[in-house]
Amino acid sequence: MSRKSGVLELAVLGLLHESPMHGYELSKRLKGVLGPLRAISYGSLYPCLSSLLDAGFITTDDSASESGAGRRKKHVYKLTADGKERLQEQLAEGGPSSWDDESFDVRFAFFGQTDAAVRLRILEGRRSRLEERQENVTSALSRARERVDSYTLELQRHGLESVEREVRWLEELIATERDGVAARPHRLNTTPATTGTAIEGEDS
Amino acid sequence: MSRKSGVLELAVLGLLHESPMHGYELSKRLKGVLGPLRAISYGSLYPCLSSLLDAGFITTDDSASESGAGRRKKHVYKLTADGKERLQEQLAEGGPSSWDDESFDVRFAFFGQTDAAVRLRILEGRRSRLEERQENVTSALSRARERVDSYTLELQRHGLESVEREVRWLEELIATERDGVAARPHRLNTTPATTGTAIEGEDS
DNA sequence: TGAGCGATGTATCAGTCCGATACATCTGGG
DNA sequence: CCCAGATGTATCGGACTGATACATCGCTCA
Repeated sequence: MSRKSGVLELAVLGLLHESPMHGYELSKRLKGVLGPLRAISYGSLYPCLSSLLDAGFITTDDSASESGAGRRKKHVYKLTADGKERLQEQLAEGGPSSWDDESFDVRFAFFGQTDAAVRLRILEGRRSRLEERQENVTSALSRARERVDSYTLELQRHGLESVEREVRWLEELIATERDGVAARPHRLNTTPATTGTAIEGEDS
Repeated sequence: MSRKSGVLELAVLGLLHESPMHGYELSKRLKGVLGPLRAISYGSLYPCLSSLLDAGFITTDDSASESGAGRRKKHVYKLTADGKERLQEQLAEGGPSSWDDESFDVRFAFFGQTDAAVRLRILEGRRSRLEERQENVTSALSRARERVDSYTLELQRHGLESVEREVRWLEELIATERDGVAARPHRLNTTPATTGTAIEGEDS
C-alpha cells in the first residue's frame, strides 16, 4: 500500500520533519521542492496523506485550540516516531530509483538530512544515468545522418548540451562532496556538524 | 473525441506526413521527436491510432501483398486528405497550448512544415512562458531567504540557470528567424525557399 | 456594517496516461 | 532445427492530473 508513489511520500515525510504543517501549505512547499514544474495535485497529496496516516507515520492533533476560539477544520500533520524512522530508512536507500528525473530533485532537496556516503552514491548514480542518456542521444545523432530536419537536429543538439551541462554540474557537486568527506569544510552546509532536528517552525 | 492528447496526435500526424509507417516504427521515431525522455507507451499510441483511424485522418491498406506471400499482420498507416488538412490546421495554430514543456518540443520538431510567422509566434510565446517561470523562481528565491537548506538553494539556483540558458537559446533562434523572414538565408533551413510539400519518403 | 472577493483550506472524481504484460511472427546464428 | 531476440500489435490495472465543489478567513471599499 505504501508503495504507491515513493517520491511524494518521501517529500511529505521530509517536509514534515522540518516542521508540522497542514495540507495546503504542504502543497505550496512541494512546488518549491519538486521544482517549479512537476506541481503536485491535491488529488495525489490528500490520498498520500491518508495512507501515511493509516500507516501511522504521521498524526494530526485536532484537539489543540479547543478552548473556545475559532475551530477551523485545519489539520496539522506531524511525524510520528515511526514516521521519522521511515524517513531515515528512505533517505538511507539511495537505490537506482533515485537516479530518475522526478526522484532526483526530491532526494537532492533533502541532502541536508542525508548521510554523506549516500549523497555521493546518489550523485554518482545520477551522473551515470545522465551519461547513459548522453550516449543514446549522441549515437542517435550520428545515426540520424539520414534525413533529419535541421530543426529536429537543432533540438537534439540543444538537448544534448543541456545534459552535458548537468553532468558538469554534478561533477562539481561530487568534487565538493569528496572534499567535504575528507576535510568537512562548511562549503555547502548551513548546518555543518549538528544533525538537524531543528524544528523552529515559527510562521507569521 | 479527437481532443484527447493533442500533442501525441500532432506528432503522429507529422511523422506520417513524412512517410507512412506502422505502429512500432512510429513509436521509435516518437522517442526521437519527443526527446529521449517523454517516451510514449503503446498504451497511448495504439488508442491514438485507433481514434485517428475512426476520425478518418489516417488509413491502412491491408489489401496489399494478398497475392499469396506471407500475410503479416503489419498495419501500415498513412495520412488521408483529411489528415493532411488536419495537420496543417494543427500546425497553423501555435496557440498558448504550444508553449508547454511537452508540446513545445513536438511543435519545434515540425518547424520544417510550419509557416514562418507561426514559428516566430511559438518561439516568442515559449520565451514568455520561460521568463514567467524565471520570475517565479527568482521571487521564490529572494522570499526564501527564510530558512532554506543550502542544497535546496543550490537546486533552485541550478534550475534557474537552466531556464536562463534556454531563454538565451530561444533568443538566438528568434533572431535567426527574423533574419530569415527578412532576407531568407539558408541559415537553419535545409528547405529554404520552397514551402514544404516535399514528400520524398523513399525508405530502403 | 457588511458585501464582495481573493486567498486559504479540504476533498473527490472522471478521464488520461503509463508500465507491465501477453501474444504472435520474423530473422539469424550455432 | 531450434532457440533467442528483434519486431509487431494489443490490452489492462492502477496511478496521477485537472477540474470542480464546498467552506471559511481576512482584507478592502463604500
